Order: sequence, then structure tokens, then C-alpha cells
Amino acid sequence: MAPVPNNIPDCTIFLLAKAYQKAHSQFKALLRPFDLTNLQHLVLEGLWYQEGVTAAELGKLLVLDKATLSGILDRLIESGWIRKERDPEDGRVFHIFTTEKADKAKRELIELRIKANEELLAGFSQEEQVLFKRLLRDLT
Amino acid sequence: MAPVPNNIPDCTIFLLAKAYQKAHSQFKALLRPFDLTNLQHLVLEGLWYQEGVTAAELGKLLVLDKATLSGILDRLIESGWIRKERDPEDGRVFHIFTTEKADKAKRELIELRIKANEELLAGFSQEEQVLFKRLLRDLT
DNA sequence: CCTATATAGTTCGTATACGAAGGTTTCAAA
DNA sequence: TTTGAAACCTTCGTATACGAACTATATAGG
Repeated sequence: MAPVPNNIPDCTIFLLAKAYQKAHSQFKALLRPFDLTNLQHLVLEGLWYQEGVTAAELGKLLVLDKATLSGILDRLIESGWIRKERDPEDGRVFHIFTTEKADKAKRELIELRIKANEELLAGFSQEEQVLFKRLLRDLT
Repeated sequence: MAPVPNNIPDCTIFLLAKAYQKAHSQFKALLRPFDLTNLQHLVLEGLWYQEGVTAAELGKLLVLDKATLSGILDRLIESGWIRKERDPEDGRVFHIFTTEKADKAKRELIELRIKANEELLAGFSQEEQVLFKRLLRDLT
């Protein structure tokens, strides 16, 4: 990605958008061999973190709009990474499970995310990394 | 926006995405009365910063893909905020100009961005604000 | 002058985002 | 038990994102 010009007005929102763009794009490149998008990967990690969650819970965990999530789940099912099961108790609810295909790639995919984070923060010192993460967390 | 759960794995990319989501959404709410999207506002600011730039230069300045920019410019023309003029020297090039409608709202729109930035950083001390901006800039 | 290459922009296809509306199912209150 | 509100999910419309293919124009070399 092209560097952000350094003589522009002071706008944190813009810097944040561009930092996100960069992180997204770097991770996307790492994910290409798996035919997964960033969001699809995020959903898989969410499922490994909390197996069998409902779509609503997953949306809450990952802070994703249910409308957005709906499409992502569709494509993950179509490509065989996850499956949906209707709750026997509550007919409104779906529980989401990863498939064997996903679980086989689990370790590799998690390492990929760790690698992407390291790549992103590579220019920062340890202190800066910790600080940056704290500031981001405080912001949300 | 719902808060980010605090027991998730350490993932800066995720935090960055959510911080961006929040900033975007807050600014979007402020822009609603103007019937402008965040990106459309960004383009207007870019044009005020550098009047008469070409679409290619604008894309470079704002770090926007030319394909993305193309659609944004279309909609800004349709809603009367900007106009395009073909370069008399080079038939490939378009120069972009703001319209009177845009210039009338200029002060208000720039103040809106400043306000959105303040709102975003309201929870940070002065030192944290400076630090955060520096880290974001270093990241890009 | 002609062609190969590069640049500017548009268009297309796919994947987010997300507000809003709609369909089901639950549950509680009258 | 009927009815209204709430919860879960899908679908639709619009606006990004962005790689890739395509058109039009420029320019350097031969």
C-alpha cells in the first residue's frame, strides 16, 4: 500500500482507516493460499474460541452486524469450513460448528494470524506494541 | 457499537478493525444531516486541500483505489458536490473541482471532522492522544 | 509513421458493512 | 389462548474495497 502523505491535516480517523487498511491488506495476502477472506478467518477463530455458539452470540463476540455475518456464514458453509444446526429447543436459533476441514487447518491458521500481527507491529518496540494495544483497547 | 469482549486472544488487527469501526460509525452519524458518506466527505476534504487535482492524484493523496474512487466521484457528481473537467492537454486525465454547494458547507464540514476526532479521542489524555497519533502514523 | 508500452479511468465480480424491512418462533401478559 | 412484543435470522438496497480486464490516450523507439 502506498504510504500516507505526511503533510495532510491532523485526522486520527483517517490514520486509523489507513492503518486498518494496511493490516487488512497484509493479512489478506497471507490468507490467499487458504481461499479465506479476513472476515471468514475471523469467524473460524471465533468458533474455535467458543464452539457451537449461535449466530447471534458469534455476532456479539466478533462485533459483527448480523446482516454481515449472515453472508459470511453462507459462504463458509458453501466452501465447507463450517456447518449450521438448528437448536432443537428454540426454532429461531442456529448453532455454528467448524468442520473437519477447518479443524485440520486450525493450528496453521492461528499461527498465520499471529504472524500477521507480528508483521504489522514489526516496526514497534516492545513498549510501543503494548502501548498501542492498550490504546486501541481503550478506544473501543 | 457494542463493546469488544475483553477476554479474546491478543489480536491487534482485530482491535484495529474495531477501533476503525467505531470511529467510522461515530463520524457517519455526524455526517447524516449532510447526506454525505464518510468517504465522500474525505474526498471533499482532499479537494479543498488540493484544488483541481486529477482523479489519480486524489487517489494517491487519500490512499484510495482508483476503482473505489471512481464510484465515489460518480455519486458526488450526481449529488452536486463536485464536477469533473477533462484536461485539455492530456485526454486521459480528469481534474476534479468542488462546486459552490460544497464550498458553502466547507467550514461546517471541516469543523465536523474536527469534532468527530475530538469525540473519538475524548477518553485519552493529551499525551495519549499525541502518542496514539504518532503510533498510527508510524504504522502506515 | 508505427508499434510497444505505460498511464488514466471505467467496468465487472466478489466480499464486506449496515440500516431497514420481513418472516419465524418464543414468551409473557391479558 | 390469543395477541403483542421480543429475539433470531434472512433479504434487500446502497456504498465501500479491490483485483482484474478493458478502453482510450500518450509517448518512446525504431
